Amino acid sequence: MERILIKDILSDAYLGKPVTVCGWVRSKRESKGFAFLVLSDGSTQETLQLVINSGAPGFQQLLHCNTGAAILAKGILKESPAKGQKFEMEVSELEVFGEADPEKYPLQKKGHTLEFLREIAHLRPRTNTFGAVFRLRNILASAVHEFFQDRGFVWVHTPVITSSDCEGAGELFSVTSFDLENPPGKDDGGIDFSQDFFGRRAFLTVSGQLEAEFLAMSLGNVYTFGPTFRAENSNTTRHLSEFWMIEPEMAFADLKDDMRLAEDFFRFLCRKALEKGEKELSFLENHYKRISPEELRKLADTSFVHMSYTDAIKELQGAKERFEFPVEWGSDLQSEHERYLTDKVIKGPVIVFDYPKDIKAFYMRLNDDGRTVAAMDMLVPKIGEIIGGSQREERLSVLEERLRHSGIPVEHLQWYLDLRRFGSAPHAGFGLGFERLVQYITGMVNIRDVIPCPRAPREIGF
RNA sequence: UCCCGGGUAGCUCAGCCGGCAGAGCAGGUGGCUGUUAACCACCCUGUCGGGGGUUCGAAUCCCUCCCCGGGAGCCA
Repeated sequence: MERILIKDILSDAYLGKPVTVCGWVRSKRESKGFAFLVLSDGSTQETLQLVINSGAPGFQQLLHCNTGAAILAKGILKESPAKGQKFEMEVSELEVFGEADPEKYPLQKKGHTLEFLREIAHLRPRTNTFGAVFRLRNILASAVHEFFQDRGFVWVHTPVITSSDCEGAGELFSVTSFDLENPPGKDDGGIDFSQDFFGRRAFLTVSGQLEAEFLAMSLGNVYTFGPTFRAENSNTTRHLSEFWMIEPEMAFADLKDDMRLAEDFFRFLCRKALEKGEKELSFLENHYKRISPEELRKLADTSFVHMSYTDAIKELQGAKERFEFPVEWGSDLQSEHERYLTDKVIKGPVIVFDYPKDIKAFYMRLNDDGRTVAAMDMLVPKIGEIIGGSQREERLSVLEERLRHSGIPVEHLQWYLDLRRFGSAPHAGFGLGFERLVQYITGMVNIRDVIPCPRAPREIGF
């Protein structure tokens, strides 16, 4: 089919020439002697206006061209005499591939709420909003690879099915081939997992970090970019049960290198969104007023504030704001605290580092003060934590001590400890929740609106 | 999981101190020679989330379950 994409057709190159376009009808406006169709094909935020005069051969087909119908149109691209669009197409032929019964098609030429569109996830990408979001998602995914590939990072593929249940990163989904109605039992009444597919319990991964570490300790700089699963019963606008995570890991790197990488990475992504998704960003800004291209430009151009956890606590304790949760050294920052720092104090993203060891994971490197670890979180306005990272504990004895303290059984972690037994070296990395990034850059309020098929408690319909 | 707020036409919502179920949009029909979520006229649309209770009478009051949204916790 020799069709031209709408993103390509809207230029002088095709002016006055015969062209063929395909797409879905957004709206139809009929008068006595002519009609207008607004066509979208997903290639761009923009639509193409089709003009059909009653004398044109395709005019009878208009009957079938309701909102949602998939059509092919042939005609001449012209400059539009009216305001609102530079180009339009004068149609000679119309072919209808698939009609959309206006009595039944849920998307009509009126505004729909995001909540309603969530119930028709298979049709919502046809809307302006979701077209913009999913094109931006693609721009960002591509930019992730561009950033790391340009810096010589190796994209590694860590397993989706894993046996490690001890990362402390949340509840896990079990993977089994048992008949759940009748699993093999043990004498003590439990389930005998030695008879299961893998010979022991298996789960969907909650993080590729541990595996990324051994790849970094051989390939140097690596990153993962893949699906991640958490079985937490989280019902919020910023959690998914299935999401995509990006986890770079660098050998011979410390926390400072890690923070620098995180910041460069985030600013690069903002820049790419602006470069390649300008129309999408403007559309979202106009309709939702959440984040503006100017704000993203500012993010891309200015260095982020870095603040130690201890300083952050001091800042919060000096605040006039009354917090629901107490602020004291040693306890984790609550959402309200993070929001105060990003929205009120810094008015932008901030990287908080050197957290108390007791509120962070076992693998984070113990600082010389003995009470903090080389961890960092990047917090952004409205969303909160978007990146979490650390320098990893590379000293065997210290790591073993922290494992003992945390009560995590070590028998399945020997391979992880081996990395400290043989050629250990300082290394660091972080995790970025891809949907939170897309959420931040698009300004979508609910994370379920930045992934085509959201997975969340009780939500698996599409 | 907890705390709030909701569930009434295809969509968004009003009606809620009990008394005939409504509006806007969408959709249909007709009109209109340049429309922009067109405009004008007319028309259609209901398991008032499910179940139980109080009452002469329940969308409205009570109980219960389900679902949705926002916030919190957990986190990315």
